[in-house]
Amino acid sequence: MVKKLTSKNKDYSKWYNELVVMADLAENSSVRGCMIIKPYGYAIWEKMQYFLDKMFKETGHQNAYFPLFVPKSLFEAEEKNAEGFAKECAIVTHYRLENDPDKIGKLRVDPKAKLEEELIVRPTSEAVIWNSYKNWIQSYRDLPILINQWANVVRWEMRTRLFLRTSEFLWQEGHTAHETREEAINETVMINDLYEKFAKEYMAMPVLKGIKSKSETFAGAETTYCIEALMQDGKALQAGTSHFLGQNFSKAFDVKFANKEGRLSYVWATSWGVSSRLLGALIMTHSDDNGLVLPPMLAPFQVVIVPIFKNQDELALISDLVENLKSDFLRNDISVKFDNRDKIRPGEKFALYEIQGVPIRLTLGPKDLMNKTVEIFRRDSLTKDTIKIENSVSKVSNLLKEMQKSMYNNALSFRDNNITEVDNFDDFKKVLNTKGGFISAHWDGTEKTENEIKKITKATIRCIPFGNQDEGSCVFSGNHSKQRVLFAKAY
RNA sequence: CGGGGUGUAGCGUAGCCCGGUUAUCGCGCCGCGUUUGGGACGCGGAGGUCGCAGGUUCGAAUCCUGCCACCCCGACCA
Repeated sequence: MVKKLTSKNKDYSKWYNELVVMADLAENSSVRGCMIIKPYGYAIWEKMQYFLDKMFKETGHQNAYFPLFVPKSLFEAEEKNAEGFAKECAIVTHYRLENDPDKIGKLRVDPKAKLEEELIVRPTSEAVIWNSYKNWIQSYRDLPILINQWANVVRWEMRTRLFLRTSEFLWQEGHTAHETREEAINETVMINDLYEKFAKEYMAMPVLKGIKSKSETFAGAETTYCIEALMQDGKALQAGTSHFLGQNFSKAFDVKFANKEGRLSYVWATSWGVSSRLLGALIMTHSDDNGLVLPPMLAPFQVVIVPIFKNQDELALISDLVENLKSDFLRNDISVKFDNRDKIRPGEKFALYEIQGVPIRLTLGPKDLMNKTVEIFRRDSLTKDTIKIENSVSKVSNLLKEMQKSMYNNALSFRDNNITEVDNFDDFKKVLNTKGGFISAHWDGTEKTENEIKKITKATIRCIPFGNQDEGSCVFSGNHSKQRVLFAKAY
């Protein structure tokens, strides 16, 4: 189990597992709270991007790109509606450097190069995008606008954590504009469902779906829909959000359209996003003490073939066989890596690919050449088997599907075993401190109670699930409660 | 920004309290050889502004002052 995502943990007992897992994925950069995503880690992100992007397009969205810099004045327009949002930003105040006359070889900011108006490095793109939409929308015929952007954003967080809360992160942000309230709400819900599907089918990660309490709702939104995942250490992680923005942004940016009756009306908006935090979620959902465990759908390569040989002649024989095998796999859409390096011994290769979480390893040596067999190893269960080479493609193909399913089912049963129903505050505290996980409890619906509970226990309402209609009395105040909500300590 | 902690080779560390040869050890790295079905072994080798700047001293990794960076816990958050 990977508990903490940090490449510089000094606690020696945890060091090995953590560093080893991080080693191929990412490291802290020298820029405050930023992360360097290494090729293998980025390959996983690219897979996520590919599948998400496909899903967005299948639901009628298009990609576009907007600028990194947001003039402060645009930001102020938004701020009226989104009070308190994203005040911790990086700000560009100057546009030139010069040689420092006092210190040879050093540079300093040219004081003459001060910008008239500061530029904010986007913490999110609502301001720039809505400023454009204003010019793009005149009539109901221009609607809906369904745009997604793949981008980086910067938030000057006080505390950062690799993958989960870096100063700069990669994400996609969707920004849509609609004719009616109903249509915008449908979009918000549809995207939240899409995120759930992505988490389940690609990441093999079960999530809870619901809406946020008022205090956890995005500052400019009427309603925030969310998916919440549970990590192996019992802490919750917000994995994605989809916001119904009402007319807040269209009013702030004065985006009106002529409707069918010829009257002017403000457009209805949504925004939604998931980020490179999903990489962290993936790691912390599935990894074990041997390293990463990747679901086949997202593994940069699904199969690695390790040859065992004593000399070049043996390697040549094996290579011939493997080349045929490889093209069979590729024809069946199975990605393969053949590691024929002779500088590293097989045992070390086994360990390395386990760290990288490659779903299936095939081992081919002299014994197998004689018997026409191959050893097959699956990463999630760490089990080995020997199969006939002629059956390997169909075996691997089936096994990949089975692993994807079983990884999800394992994560699901872990998650479900860590949702505890609680009916009094003593149990609430006890469960939180011993077992962790989600606590399903009644809540009176007030912000006051939510804050008190947070203060005492550090647990927050992660989501208000759909379809819980059992009434009861609040676990904290004893007042009437419409339904159970889910509390947890969160990242 | 508040509270606590840590900075010694690419990584992880010993030494610091009580100043004294050429700064310790492991991993990794380079070379040669033997190995190769679960992280190999032997021999040889390279690698250091002891976070930075001042100070005390015959002498500072070690003591003093200031600064910086990072980590953990809060506040903030995808």
